[in-house]
Amino acid sequence: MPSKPPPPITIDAVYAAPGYLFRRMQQIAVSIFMEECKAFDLTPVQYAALIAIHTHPGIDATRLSAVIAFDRSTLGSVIERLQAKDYVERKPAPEDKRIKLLYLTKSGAAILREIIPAVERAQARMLEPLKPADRKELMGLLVQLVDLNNEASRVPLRAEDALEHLGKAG
Amino acid sequence: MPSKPPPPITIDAVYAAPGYLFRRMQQIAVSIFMEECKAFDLTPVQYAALIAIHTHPGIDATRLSAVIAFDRSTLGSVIERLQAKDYVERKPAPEDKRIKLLYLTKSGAAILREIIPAVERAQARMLEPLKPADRKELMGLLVQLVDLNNEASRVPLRAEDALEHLGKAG
DNA sequence: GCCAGATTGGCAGTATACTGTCAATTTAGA
DNA sequence: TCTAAATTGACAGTATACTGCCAATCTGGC
Repeated sequence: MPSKPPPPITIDAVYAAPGYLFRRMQQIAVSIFMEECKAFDLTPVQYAALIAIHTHPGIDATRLSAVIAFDRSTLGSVIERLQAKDYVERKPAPEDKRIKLLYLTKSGAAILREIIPAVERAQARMLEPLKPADRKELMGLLVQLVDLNNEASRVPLRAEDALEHLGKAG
Repeated sequence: MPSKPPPPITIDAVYAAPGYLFRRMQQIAVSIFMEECKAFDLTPVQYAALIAIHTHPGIDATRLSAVIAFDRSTLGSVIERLQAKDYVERKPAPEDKRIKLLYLTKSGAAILREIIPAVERAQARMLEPLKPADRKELMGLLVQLVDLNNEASRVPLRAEDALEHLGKAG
């Protein structure tokens, strides 16, 4: 029995590789997001952080990173920029001097309300080229794959971590 | 007829958004790639660049950026790092003083041969959690979507640009 | 109560990504 | 031919991402 030949070393193999396609699609997604939201000067990451803080007021940076599955180091500078734009406040926690609690400012809550239609348009545009049934199929598979690969990522999603900061009050 | 209610402002909407899922999946893909290839000290982008230069020896940086759909500015530093590792050579083009032609060095060609099995393992691992039929389905839809969204990305893929540098000789 | 270990946030360093701008050079059109 | 426009590579500036490291702080076991 002949042994399997080695895979050819050509760029065409890259074009069909999952990793390459995920990278391309992510770049396309960011590009569409920025185009639809250019009036708001918010990046996709900043948007996700605002939404998460809105959903979990008083969360701290470490838990926030678990809730949106973003690297903690990266998140530090993201929060800094949101603070500089006056969308987010950081308050020291009375019971733990290490922790700083995150809250939306009035501006932060306002821009969130205003940007949502643009974000919805962006999300729709990303899938627009596919037939509706294919969109559902793709999203279903992607949700599965991301979930099943959760532990493989450096910062696994831990949505339930958000509840911990509520402590005895929650 | 009642008007459609505004979408809720919660993190759960983000979890189901295409843009968020593409970002997560890309991060997972990079994480898996780096894990499988940690013995080689090559990033996914550097790997793609090496493959492309191997496929198109003597390509210049601008055409290379079109062939792998990476930003030209980013690619400059990528090539610099590959040059520092002695995987890539830059030679001035005799007929156009602006252009520098890219070639793999012996080391570059060697590491490419060696890393391929690890890359194959990484690509397989990304899809492993899905059933084989679902992997095919997902890849098929993703190839379609990336292709149909090509113009929406800031750096559209122009695989055929690679042929231009051959000029009269090609 | 004390101390080892964990947690938190911050920092430095590297590597994509993208937006602009710029000078050198080439090309194309008047 | 002469010049306006295009091309190429380089650079500066911003924003993710990740790896490590660190000091301050808290917690749990003794």
